[in-house]
Amino acid sequence: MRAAATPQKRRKILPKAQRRQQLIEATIACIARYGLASTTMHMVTREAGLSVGIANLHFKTKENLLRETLRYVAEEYHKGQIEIMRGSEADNLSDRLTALLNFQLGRGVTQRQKMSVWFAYYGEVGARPVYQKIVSAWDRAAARELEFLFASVIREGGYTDIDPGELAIGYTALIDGLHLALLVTPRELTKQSAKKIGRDFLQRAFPNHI
Amino acid sequence: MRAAATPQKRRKILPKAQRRQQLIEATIACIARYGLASTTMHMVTREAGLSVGIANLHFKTKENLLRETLRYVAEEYHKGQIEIMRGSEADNLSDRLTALLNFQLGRGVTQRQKMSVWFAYYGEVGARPVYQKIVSAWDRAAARELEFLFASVIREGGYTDIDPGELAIGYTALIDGLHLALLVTPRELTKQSAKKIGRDFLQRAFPNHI
DNA sequence: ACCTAGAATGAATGATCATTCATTCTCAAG
DNA sequence: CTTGAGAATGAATGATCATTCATTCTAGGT
Repeated sequence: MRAAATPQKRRKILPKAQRRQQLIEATIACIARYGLASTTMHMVTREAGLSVGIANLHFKTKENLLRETLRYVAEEYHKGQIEIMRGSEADNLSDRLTALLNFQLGRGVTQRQKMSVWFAYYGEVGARPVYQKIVSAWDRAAARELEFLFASVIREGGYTDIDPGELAIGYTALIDGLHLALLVTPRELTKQSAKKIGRDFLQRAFPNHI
Repeated sequence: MRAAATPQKRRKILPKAQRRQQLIEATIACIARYGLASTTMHMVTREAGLSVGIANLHFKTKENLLRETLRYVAEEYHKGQIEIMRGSEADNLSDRLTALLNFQLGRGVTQRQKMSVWFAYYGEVGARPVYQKIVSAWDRAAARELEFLFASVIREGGYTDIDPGELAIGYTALIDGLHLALLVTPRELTKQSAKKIGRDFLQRAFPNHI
């Protein structure tokens, strides 16, 4: 006799790419909720509404799934940043700086879920060279782009005594630190304040632009 | 018959406090080397040169050991900071700012081992409220002290338009972000550069003091 | 309507790990 | 020297987890 009222979920077949995406998103949700350390394959596949075996089918190992998830998150964040920094020929430099700040401290990026995942991986970077490689590759690309943007601003504003490379590292560090503060001590810092602090940093460096 | 040449390590009995300390230090070493996720009790006790059961004897559970380790690391860092910020009556504010920077980006704190541990715990904060509580308690204390120091500097220098609280959060974020950069992309940033970036931040805020 | 490549399932397997506790050992007090 | 309180040990236990694979099911092609 069949179990009484269970609606008997029908098995659905989808293209590989779609299932992979689905599993990566489930992984993000689990890491945010349970932490990287205690996220299990069962949790991930249950979150995705699929069976355990599916993970092996699409990612071979857990290590692989975690690596691909990091790759996805890193790409999403850094591509968004880079796109804004390049901007369109039309918009001026001040607007680009403001847009960048709004993106980096805006709704999308500062979701608790996203920040949890970021720092979960950062925490393992010391022990897993692979993670370090993935993150630092994207970091380098974004750093170059930011340095270029700052150099343009410096040229336009005639600022002296500013090294665009150093300022870019400082600004990036500030943003990362603000993300950390929003994650760890959300009661002490609102997103509004965080934005103001970021803006003040830029203003002290580029007083004519902000 | 006894195993041939094993030098038969003699069992040593020590006071509780000393063993606890020894285990906490072993935990730090393991987290830095293998990551928080894959650190096991066997690794920790082997690192300490003791038997497995010892961990249970002194900390009851693994969760307890991890919590106490975080407490130890957080206390060490923040107490050091606070001590410098308070300083002695004698030394002036500029020196205090410089000393703080040198501590925060100096040899002791920026060891790969220490930074790994910090971020390993930050990564789990989203999932473990206990960690958040421990860290944010210390963070609040340090933030208050830094705000007070900055307020003194602002008064002494007659700076206008600076909110000491906001600047303190910004400076702390910058330092945390620099630690992260030193951990994740050490090839892109030397400790020297990091110090210069920190100094530049303070200089733009307090031009008469730095 | 029928077939079949291969997508999806999930019970079973074996490995790893935290925790327990009966036993052994140490050393300070008498 | 003797002794016992309690520190330290590590084999054993049971729980958890990643991974496997024989089987079932789906859907596009004929």
